[in-house]
Amino acid sequence: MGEEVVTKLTDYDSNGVNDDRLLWEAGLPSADDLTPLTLQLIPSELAHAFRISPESSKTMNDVNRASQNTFASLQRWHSQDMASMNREETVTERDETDLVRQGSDPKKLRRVESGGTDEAADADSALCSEKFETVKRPRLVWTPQLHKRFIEVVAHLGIKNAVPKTIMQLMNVGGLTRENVASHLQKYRLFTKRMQSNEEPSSSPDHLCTSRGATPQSLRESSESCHPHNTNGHMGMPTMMPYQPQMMPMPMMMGMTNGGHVGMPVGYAGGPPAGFHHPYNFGYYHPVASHDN
DNA sequence: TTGAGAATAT
DNA sequence: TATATTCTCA
Repeated sequence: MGEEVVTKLTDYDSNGVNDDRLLWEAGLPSADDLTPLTLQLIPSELAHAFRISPESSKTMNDVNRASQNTFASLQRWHSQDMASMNREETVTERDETDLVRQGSDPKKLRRVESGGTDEAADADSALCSEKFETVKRPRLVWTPQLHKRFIEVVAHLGIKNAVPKTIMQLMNVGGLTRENVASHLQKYRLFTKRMQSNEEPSSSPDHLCTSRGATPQSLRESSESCHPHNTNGHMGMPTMMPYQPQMMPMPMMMGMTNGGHVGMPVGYAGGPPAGFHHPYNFGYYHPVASHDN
């Protein structure tokens, strides 16, 4: 879903307006199917009855002019947007063209946003400065795919080595910042801590590895100890695999059983806990309840 | 100086 | 509640 949008936007960037129009017009009703704009929609009697001030009838010139205005404003909007994006890329000096979002290094961005006296910032055009101050970076949404990737990398590294920078590098997702990962990792740790506190003290590592209630402890043990097929401490997960997070309709995600988890660490034999399968269950997964029942 | 992690803000 | 930002400390 998201990928589709990105693809279209990319096409939009590279193909120019003419192709855009093809894109925009695809699937739209033909001119014959539409009521001509030159036609007055409300009969004068009706307009009079409802005290609607009659609109002056439109000529083809009016219609064309309106159409051109619309295109012009769209193009203006588009070029401003592109300028803004280019500006961010320049400032961050990072290749984030394959973004999940238009992210950037928060520290560098902050410096400019706070109206710093940096020479480069001063040299910017008023338009760029204004745009840059007002445009707020969209927040990253941790899609199930992205989170799955995160979980895979954390599991791969083991909790000891799972630090934001390393996770970010192994996830290999364009535009993902260390801050994004750190924030998510923080949430993840809180989640795992909560799970641990709910966990029965007598739980053995084996239990942790095989049961549906696999806990973060199994991740702590990391890939080395818990993976039956794992002889070298690796989980067979391709590292540094270029990853394009994709939005997936939730019903599809819900229908995803273990078989649907390509690349899920083998340590999750029997399937990762519900909270890992459907990650945005950080707040909904209750391991104790699942054990009891 | 940098990065991790916690605390706090949005 | 999710994510971003800021702060502290190693």
